Amino acid sequence: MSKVKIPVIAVLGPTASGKTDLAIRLAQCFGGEIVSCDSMQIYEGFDVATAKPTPAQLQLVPHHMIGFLPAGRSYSVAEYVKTAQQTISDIDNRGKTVFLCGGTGLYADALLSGMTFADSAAQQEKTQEVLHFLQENGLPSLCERLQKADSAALEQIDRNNSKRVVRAVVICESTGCSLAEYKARNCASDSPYQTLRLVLDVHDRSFLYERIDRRVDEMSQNGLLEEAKAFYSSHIDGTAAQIIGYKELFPYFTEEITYGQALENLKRTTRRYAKRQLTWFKKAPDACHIFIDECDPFAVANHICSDFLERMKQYEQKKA
RNA sequence: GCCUCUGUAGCUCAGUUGGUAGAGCAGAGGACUGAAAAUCCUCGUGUCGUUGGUUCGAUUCCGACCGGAGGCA
Repeated sequence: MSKVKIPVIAVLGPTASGKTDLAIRLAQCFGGEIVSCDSMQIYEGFDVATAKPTPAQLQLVPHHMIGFLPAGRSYSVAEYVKTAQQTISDIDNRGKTVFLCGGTGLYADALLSGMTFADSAAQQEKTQEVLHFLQENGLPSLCERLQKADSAALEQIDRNNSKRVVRAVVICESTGCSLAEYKARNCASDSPYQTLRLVLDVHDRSFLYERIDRRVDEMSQNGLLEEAKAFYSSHIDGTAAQIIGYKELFPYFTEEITYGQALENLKRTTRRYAKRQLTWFKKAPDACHIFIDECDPFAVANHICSDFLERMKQYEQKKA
């Protein structure tokens, strides 16, 4: 059978919008498997704070890329895309429908748009060196260094954003090409998949915020505190140290604030995160926005998915 | 009851030697190509408690009144 592009249905959206439930129900309906697209659920443990699917939910539908990485390891988009691509091919080979589910916009876009990332140990080494340089000399000096390597790059990026400046220097100096060239080269002209993006959205922001507040309270009842304590004493750093849910409780452990205040802070941090996600998904190309405060998300999504998969089938038959 | 302090942005407070005001936090909007639950950028009109008086002009000075805090009885 001559294979056209693999169809991928992505369930995206901000935290606490109901992605997990929706993806599971859709996957059950359409004989699918779920690939997680979440930069924190990839880790072992942290089950409560990262709102992983429960063991019961995991039994309903096969899930991939959840809880497979040791807690202390750092991770990156490049690694994610590589593994996810492989996982998607496997699912497709088994004749199942691929569902992507998660809220990490960068991961989703990189994967679905077909961004390519060269394997490069040299870049990793360079990154260490540049980070060290930054620590020793400060951001302005690093900007000067970028100015020499690629003056146009300094104009393009936010020079107050140290992460961006570091990356730009690494790219320019290790690949020898400009930032603009590098980006153009990594950007695929065409997506490797037939994608359907379902973005869970809200018209009334407070609807989402109330769900966030409720979820934080639920987390608190389901063992967030114990998880946070364990995390606090483990001194884990790397990507996982960024998880929202633990660091907000640290001031409570050191008796600077009450538990109630810590929970309020956690809710606020989560709301801000949700806002950033909403901003990201606003620009998602060809996305179907499903407003969870104004409809039954499953009913709407189910309809859209049926149409999509039907079209894919016809398209394949025509090709064959 | 008397005395002192205090009332300015959603909150905490600056400030104007009289020319209608600004920080932090909260909030809002945005960016995002190898840390992304990260990181970064932009955004401040509010009866300056109410009401009289002095003044060309009062949020600023004076009086009264109404809140709040403290002290003396």
